[in-house]
Amino acid sequence: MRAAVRPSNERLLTPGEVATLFRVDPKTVTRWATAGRIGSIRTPGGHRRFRESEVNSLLAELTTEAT
Amino acid sequence: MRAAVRPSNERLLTPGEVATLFRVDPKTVTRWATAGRIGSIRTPGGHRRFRESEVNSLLAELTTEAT
DNA sequence: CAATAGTCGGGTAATTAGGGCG
DNA sequence: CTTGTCCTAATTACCCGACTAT
Repeated sequence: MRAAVRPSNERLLTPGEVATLFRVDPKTVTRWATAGRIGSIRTPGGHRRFRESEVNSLLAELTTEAT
Repeated sequence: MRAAVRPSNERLLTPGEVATLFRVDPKTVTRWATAGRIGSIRTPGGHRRFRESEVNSLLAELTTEAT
């Protein structure tokens, strides 16, 4: 196996995409990252990207079904 | 373009929007969520979002027509 | 390299959460 | 028992100009 690097199979989402999932403003997603409520990966240019798996688990954990 | 986030395309509504649909105060909508009468999705900040489909179903279910 | 869309900042209104009372 | 209203604190939304990503 020559691909002993990190599994890039991880899809990254932009702040706008995460904002759509939570029905919030992209700016709000940025604040979550700043507050440490969600992990973020920054590009060399300073833009943020988020792990889809982390976003989905967070979304699932905060979801409550009607009884 | 990097769309194709998740065809889950679940439209979410804010407490204020749901309150407008039911002609009640947002506070009342919050109580419905707390009482488990309606499912809710909370943001990491603690605010709630509601599924439009679930709200519409609830509206239709509680609607009675004249015969 | 040029062009468009998205994001980054900072700052200020508007909305929401939570408890308690009528 | 359910809803509406008052209060404070917290979170979120929209404004701008400038930079990054594709």
